[in-house]
Amino acid sequence: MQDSHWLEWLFDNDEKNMTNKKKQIIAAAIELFASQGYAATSTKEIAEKAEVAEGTIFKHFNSKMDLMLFISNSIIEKTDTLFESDLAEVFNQTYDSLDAFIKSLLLNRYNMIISKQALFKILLQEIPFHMEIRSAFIQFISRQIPAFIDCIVAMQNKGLVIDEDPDTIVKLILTTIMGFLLSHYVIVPELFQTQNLDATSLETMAQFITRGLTKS
Amino acid sequence: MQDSHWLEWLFDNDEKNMTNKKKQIIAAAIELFASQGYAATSTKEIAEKAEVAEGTIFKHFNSKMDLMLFISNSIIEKTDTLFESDLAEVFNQTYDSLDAFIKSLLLNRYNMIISKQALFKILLQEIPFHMEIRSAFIQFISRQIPAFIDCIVAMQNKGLVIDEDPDTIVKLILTTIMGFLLSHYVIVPELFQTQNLDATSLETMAQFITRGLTKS
Amino acid sequence: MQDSHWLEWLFDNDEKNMTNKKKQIIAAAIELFASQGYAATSTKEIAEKAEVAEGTIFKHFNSKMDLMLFISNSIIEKTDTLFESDLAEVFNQTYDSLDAFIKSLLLNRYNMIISKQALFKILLQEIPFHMEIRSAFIQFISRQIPAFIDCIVAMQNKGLVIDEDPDTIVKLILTTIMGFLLSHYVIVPELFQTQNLDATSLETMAQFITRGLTKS
Amino acid sequence: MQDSHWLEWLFDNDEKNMTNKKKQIIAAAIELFASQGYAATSTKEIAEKAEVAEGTIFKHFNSKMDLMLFISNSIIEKTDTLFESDLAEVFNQTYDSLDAFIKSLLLNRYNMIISKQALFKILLQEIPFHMEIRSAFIQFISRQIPAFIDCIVAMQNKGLVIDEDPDTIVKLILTTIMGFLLSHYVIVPELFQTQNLDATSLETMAQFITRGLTKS
DNA sequence: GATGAATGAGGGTTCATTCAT
DNA sequence: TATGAATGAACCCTCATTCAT
Repeated sequence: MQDSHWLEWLFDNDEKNMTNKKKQIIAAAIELFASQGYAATSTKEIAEKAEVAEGTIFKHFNSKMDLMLFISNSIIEKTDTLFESDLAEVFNQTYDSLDAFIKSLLLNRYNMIISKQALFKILLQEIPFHMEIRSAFIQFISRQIPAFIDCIVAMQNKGLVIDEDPDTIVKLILTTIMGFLLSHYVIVPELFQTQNLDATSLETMAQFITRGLTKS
Repeated sequence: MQDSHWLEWLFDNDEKNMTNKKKQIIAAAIELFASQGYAATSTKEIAEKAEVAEGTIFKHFNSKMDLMLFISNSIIEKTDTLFESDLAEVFNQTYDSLDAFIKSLLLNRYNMIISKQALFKILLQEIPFHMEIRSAFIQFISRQIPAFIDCIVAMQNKGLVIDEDPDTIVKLILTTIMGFLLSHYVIVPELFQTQNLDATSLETMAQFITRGLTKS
Repeated sequence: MQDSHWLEWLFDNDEKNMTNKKKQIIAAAIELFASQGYAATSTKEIAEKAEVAEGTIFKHFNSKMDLMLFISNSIIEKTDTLFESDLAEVFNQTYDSLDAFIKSLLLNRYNMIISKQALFKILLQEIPFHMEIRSAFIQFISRQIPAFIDCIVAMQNKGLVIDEDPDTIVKLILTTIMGFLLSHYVIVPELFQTQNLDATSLETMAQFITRGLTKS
Repeated sequence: MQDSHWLEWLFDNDEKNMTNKKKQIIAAAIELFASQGYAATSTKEIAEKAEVAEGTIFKHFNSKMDLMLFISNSIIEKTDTLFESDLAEVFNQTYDSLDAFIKSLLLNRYNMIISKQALFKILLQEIPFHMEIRSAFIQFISRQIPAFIDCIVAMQNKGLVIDEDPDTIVKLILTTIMGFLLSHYVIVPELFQTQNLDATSLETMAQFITRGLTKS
């Protein structure tokens, strides 16, 4: 296992004093969980990919599931932090157009998302099967929604957004973006040439959402 | 396992002379694959739920994977047939408004989809892990797209739809609908009170898509 | 594993329709548990000695501990039945001498006990470690004691036995016999040439107990 | 692990310069071996209970078995010393009654035995499984028997004891006492209210043995 | 067609032990 | 001396699959 760019992103500061072996295990697990799924990945495989003895995994994580939860919680926590700090500024700006809002929302995190594909693939793949992950994810979503709603309401007051229930609007935005990501990165990446997914493609999607929420 | 309404829907006419035991196996497998995933479901569990001996499963299907493929292919084939016959009429109508088009697309199949949740849950959950299922799914999508595109082009000619690349527009529609379904039924059903998901909710979504694709 | 004379003794009538493999497993487990102890015996060893696949053990017994409990409960149950039927007649006789009583008690079961050494070795070895076995054993003892006490009281009334608390007397007899058996068969068989343990040796022990309980 | 009264008793003088950690390990091992048995106790458990790193155990003892042998040999050696010095005086007295002899034998060591329960529990539990411990134990017994026999013969000459083979008599005494101890402290402590086991109870047992060996 | 006893490879996890620090 | 990260064999148990009945 060579350098995994996720690790540096996923664990910063205090956690960086993790053992090398522990890092190798996490990196190997992420790769394997992403490509085969949690249930179809054996701890032996993880150990081999991590170039580590099988027992070592269990010195660092009490169980295979613990390893999975450590990874998924790390992803959620990190994303949470990013959203809170970085998107705060997006929300706090009072946008003059919905277009600008959606674009900053999408483009801001675009590179982050596609470079951490494996991470989100794991999350979205395993959420349906593990209640613990699912509830952590739901909490994360629930935590972000209020600021989101405030922003929508502000734009509704300016007449920039349709007079729909703000909660419905937020969910409309989120499910649309999730559908976009899931289709491209999890379900059928072959159907969309991912490499072409450049600014143009995102631009189109932003305009689609914008129009969908603008009073005609 | 008592009567599973899927079976009658999934297998009609010629295949209806399936053994009772075989039906029981399929019904049990569908329930278990949907709730736990393929990899986390054992043949022993399937046999128990189906009230059948373990060996019986392998008299009807050569392997556990064969059973999975039989189920997923059946789902795809049936959906294919439905789309081809039933949606043909939708496409062939020359719509006077995009709104009408989207609504007939969504509402037409709405009840079918939510009553067969388990079936689509399996499909979407397992697609990332099994190339065979994934390519069958991609072929299915590819087969339906041309008629879809024709329809979009027709409406573009009438000035009812924005002048985007028709292929892009189709994918925009599909990913949006998929995001909606995945969020509600697969990823985080707890976040959306599924019971409320009535005509109103779908209406909102249809209008959102419609606006998103209409020239302003 | 060839003929194990225990099995025929341990399981009669209705249970004799046990699978051959199941019998082989039990026989192998008895031999190994007796010689190495439960904790130091692996299921792999049992499978090898029983000439059976390891998985077969778990088709017949849910766990290694289940196998142990099945064996220990069988031993206790069988011994229980024997005591109840066969010793009933001993107790019901109104003995004219304590000597005759003790002798019939000891000699009656002598051959049974030494030919089933392995069985009792297991029981006594594992009792300290497993509460479930211990409480089954205690129940067994408790069930037999009343008849025992009646017998002692009857002899006390005839002036054949010292006027000690009958319960104390019974325990004195039992612990003495247990000490005899444990020393010879479990703890240090090397110290006592077991083969010499013939009628003479038992006769001596019977007289020892008899004198110990007779009014002088 | 705080002060364990065994250690001071088990190791005196020269060995008292043992490391604290070593003492902690021994104390923890004794407790765990006594309650769970050698085979069912892991070095990890010992390390945790001793509040010591796993590696430390192996700095002091080459293997888990070495630790067990160190403990069991210490018990045997210490008991040996005690018997030799302290019981010598018992044997050397020429008793005028068997009663006095048995009582001094039993009561002399009574408190020692019950306060070191755990120690003897380990010994007796593990003897059946480890030849090395068993032969050390047999040597210990063999070493003490001659003085014992002398004493019995002396009393036989005075007509205080029955004219049985002295070796048989000694074994009768030993197995009876062992049966008493094993029943009360190892096999089924629940059956005997151990707390009641006061002077009265021992007195009864002493009289039982005395009568059993006295000419009537 | 249906059974369920039997298989043995492989599952996750614990084990006693080593060794660089 | 003491540590605890690391090991890999062995642990108990489950797996998908076979086959005689």
